[in-house]
Amino acid sequence: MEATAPRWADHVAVIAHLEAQDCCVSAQELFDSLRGGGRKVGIASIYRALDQLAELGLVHRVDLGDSVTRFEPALPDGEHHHHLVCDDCGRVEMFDDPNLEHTLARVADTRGYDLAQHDVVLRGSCADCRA
Amino acid sequence: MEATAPRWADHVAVIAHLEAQDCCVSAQELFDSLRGGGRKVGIASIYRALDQLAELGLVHRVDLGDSVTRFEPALPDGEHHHHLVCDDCGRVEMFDDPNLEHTLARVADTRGYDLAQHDVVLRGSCADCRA
DNA sequence: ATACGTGCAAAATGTTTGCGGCTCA
DNA sequence: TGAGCCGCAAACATTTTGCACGTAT
Repeated sequence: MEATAPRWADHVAVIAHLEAQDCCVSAQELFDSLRGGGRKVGIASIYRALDQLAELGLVHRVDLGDSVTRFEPALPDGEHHHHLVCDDCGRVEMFDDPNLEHTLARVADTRGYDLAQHDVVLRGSCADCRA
Repeated sequence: MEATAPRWADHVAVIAHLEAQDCCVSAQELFDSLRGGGRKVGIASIYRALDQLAELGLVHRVDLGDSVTRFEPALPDGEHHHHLVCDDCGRVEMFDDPNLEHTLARVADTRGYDLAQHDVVLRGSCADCRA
C-alpha cells in the first residue's frame, strides 16, 4: 500500500473531510482542517479537487450569499436539503421539504426548463436569536 | 434647481437605471450603463449607493451563483419574484409562485425562524436550449 | 522517462476602503 | 465654513492559473 502520497490523495482527503462534516464547508475551512491534520496541502489543490468532484457530481456547490462558496457531499440517493441561515448568529440549519421540491419541479416544468439544480436559501433570525 | 451635481445624484441615477431594467443587474453593468450615458461616475459610488439602497430596502441583492452580485428594485407592495437561469445560454427568467412562498413561510415557521428574506434559484436548460 | 497530481506564488476578479476635492447648506 | 457625496486608486478577499517538482507507472 501507499506509505507515501498516492495519486489522488487530496481528492480522497477532501471527500473524507467533507463527509465527516454534517453540513456545508468552505474551501478555506477545508484547507485549515486538512492542514491542522498534519497534511501538507495547498489551497489550490482544494479548489482543484472540489472543482473536479463537483463536475463528477460527488459534491454540491452551496452559495449562502456571503461571497464564500461552500461545498457539501452529494448523497448517493439524490436526496438533498436546503439551508436556513440566521443573520444574527450565523448559524446554518438544514431543512428538507417534499412539498417544496414538488413546487419547484412544477414551476420548472411549466416554463419548459429541464432542471439541473436548484438552490434555496432562507435568511432571518433563528429561534434562539429571536428571544 | 441644481444645474450641476445635486447631493444624491448617484443614488437617484442608480435607482432610475435599476427601475428601467426589467430584471436584475450587476454593479458592473450599472457602472457601464451610467458611464455610457455620459455620466462620470465611479464604480465605488455604485457600490456605495447600492449598499445604502439595499439597507433602506429599496433594492434587493440577488445572487445567481456566478459570484457576481446582482441587484433589482424592490417593488413597493412587497411583491417579489425568483429566478430561473439557463446554464447553456445564460438567460435569466423570472417566476413567481404563491404556492412556493407559502411553502417557504411554513418551513421557516416550523423551525421558529423569523424570515427576513429568501432566495430561490433554479438552474437548468431553458426551453430553447433543450431543442 | 513520461504523465500527472501537487505546493507555492502570482494573477485575476469582484468588492470595499481611504483620501482629497468639490458641492450644498 | 462644515458636512457629506464623489471619483480615483489602492487595498482586500476569494478563487484561478502558471510553473517547477516529485511520485508512480
